[in-house]
Amino acid sequence: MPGINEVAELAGVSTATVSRALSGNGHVSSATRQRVLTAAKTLGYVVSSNASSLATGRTKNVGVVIPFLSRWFFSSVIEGAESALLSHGYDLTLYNLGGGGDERRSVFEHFLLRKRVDAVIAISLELTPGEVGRLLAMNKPIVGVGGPLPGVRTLSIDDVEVARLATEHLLSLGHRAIAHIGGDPASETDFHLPTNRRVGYELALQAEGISPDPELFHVGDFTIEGGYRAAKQLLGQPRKRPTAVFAASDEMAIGTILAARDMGLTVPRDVSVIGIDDHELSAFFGLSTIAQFPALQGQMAVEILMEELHPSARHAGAPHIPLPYELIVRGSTARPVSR
Amino acid sequence: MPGINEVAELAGVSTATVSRALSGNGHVSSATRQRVLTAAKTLGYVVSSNASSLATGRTKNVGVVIPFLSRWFFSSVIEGAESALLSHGYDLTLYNLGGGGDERRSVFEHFLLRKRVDAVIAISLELTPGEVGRLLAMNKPIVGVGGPLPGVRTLSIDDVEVARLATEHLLSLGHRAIAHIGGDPASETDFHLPTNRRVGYELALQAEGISPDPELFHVGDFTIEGGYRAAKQLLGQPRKRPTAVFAASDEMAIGTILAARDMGLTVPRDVSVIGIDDHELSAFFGLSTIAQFPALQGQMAVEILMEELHPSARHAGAPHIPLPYELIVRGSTARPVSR
DNA sequence: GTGAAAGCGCTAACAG
DNA sequence: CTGTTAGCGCTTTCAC
Repeated sequence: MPGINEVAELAGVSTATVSRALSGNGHVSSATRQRVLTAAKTLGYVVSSNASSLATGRTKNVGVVIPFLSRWFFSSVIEGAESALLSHGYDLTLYNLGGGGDERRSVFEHFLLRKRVDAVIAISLELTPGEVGRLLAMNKPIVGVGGPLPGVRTLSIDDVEVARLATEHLLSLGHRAIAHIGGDPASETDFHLPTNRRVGYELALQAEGISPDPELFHVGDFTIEGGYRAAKQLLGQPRKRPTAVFAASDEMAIGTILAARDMGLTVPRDVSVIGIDDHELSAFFGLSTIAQFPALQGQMAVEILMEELHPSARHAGAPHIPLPYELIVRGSTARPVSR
Repeated sequence: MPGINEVAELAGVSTATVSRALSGNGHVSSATRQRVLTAAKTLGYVVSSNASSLATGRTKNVGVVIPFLSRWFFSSVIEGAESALLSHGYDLTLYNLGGGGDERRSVFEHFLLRKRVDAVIAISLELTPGEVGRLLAMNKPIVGVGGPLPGVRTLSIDDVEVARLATEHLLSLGHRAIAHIGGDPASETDFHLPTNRRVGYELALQAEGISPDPELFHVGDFTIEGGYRAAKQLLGQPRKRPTAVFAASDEMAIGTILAARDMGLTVPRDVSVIGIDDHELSAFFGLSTIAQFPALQGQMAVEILMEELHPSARHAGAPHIPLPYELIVRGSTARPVSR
């Protein structure tokens, strides 16, 4: 493997010039730059990122910490972040906390501090002040996706508003008995997402003078199966079967559609269903939903990081950036049929 | 941030001793080791991986290259690899080739060669001899998952056998008109996986004296939707509606179940369905399948890499290791009802 | 068992 | 515009 010396020798210049020519820092006459470039190419020279990092203090690598990986939403965020980073010449080092246990501690106290990453993107993770503090103390910018984090620039959708919008869609169609399948607030790690979505749902109902009925709420676990089970309960109630269901995620909404079918109910005739996410399966199931764009979220997180890493002019940047969302109406929602 | 000097000073030893004490290389009296350890702890010292890598030539980081991320199978493999790597003290740097275009070239010619990774795991990627050669020339071990790769230790299930087993299951139940939903051989990148599975299917049929009927084969694209569409075609044939469908992936099999339902057919009474993967949704749909264990695959890839990285004794290691699979019979397969 | 010192490969002043 | 020269922070012979 050729080093910078070989290139310098071949090009007939000093290593400093090679470094300048290749990195673009400092002036080099285009003639010599050309020579350096061809020399590097013929030798197949590639800089050693370690040596470079050691000398500059920058690694061109960012750590992404995430609670799960094998879930559409998360892997999509990563996908967006990864390609954005790649295009900026950065690497992405992945830390999946799924395993639970000591993993989280070891990642934060060890892996992330080894000067291997320039910055950290935390996805749907409520970092502790200690975790944030340590990272910031080492001068590593953090950007959070999924909720507000004190002292950290974050990106998130307004869960209350999103839920309200979904509920309003149902309301505007004429539904009054609207059930909600949400997450278990007891086990919420993700910035009270389940609670916020439930609040949005209730606000929308109240604005129409409807008081939320606790019997019209069931807990799912953000999976198709969880949604299926909750929907069975909801749709099986003899007295007050809802005419519509708002699920806090598309996966639960799909479970609801499947449950309805299994009970012989037709969607949307007998029951309307709406979710949140615009999951890859949602179009297939004709599910109305509020799209949030996970890949875009990953990409935006990277852009913000780049701003922090390369502060350009007076670019303060808001501490918290709201993420776009959009109501997508497909076939699973319609006016209720009067029975 | 404390450096090794501070620790040395606090412990009253030389930096060399600190290095030895912390890394476990070389002898240090347990008394001084103890002092070093506490000094390091009180200072909150963490080695700089760059400096360490530069000095040793090892990075404790492996690159994982993958064609997609937001697909259950792939993210599960990564999950398995990630946690195995973490437990060995290694980082995982992710390269997702999904974007297509120049990404692949830039990853192989640039990112992977910067001395940032010690080794590479290639998942479902048919590396070119050039790609393999460059990596090996830099002394970076590679392990491939998903198919054989000349000159590389690989891990993969025997697709022919897996498909044969699935088909035999159907056959043994008494089915004769067995359709197959496979991948498009024209666009196959993944080691002829679609072809191999089709071959296994045909071999099983032929062993029973049944000659494969091209009209009983349809192409899906490994998604639920693709399976759904293909199944509709298959199950809609007026003259020879199959009594069973073997789909080359669980996602397509699930699409088949949904298509059957939409056509008013009952699974398994009217049609039996089997897939391959044991996807996270398969249990929910009661799908019979051949499980392959993606997380385990990721984990095994890591173990092999560790062997290559830390050659212990006379451990040659087979060039190609078959992966385990297992028939899981659920409710989607049964004897055909004579009509 | 421990210390001194020479790098690992590159970058960033500082001169010129 | 380009060369010289210190390091960046750690590991690892080689002595003691």
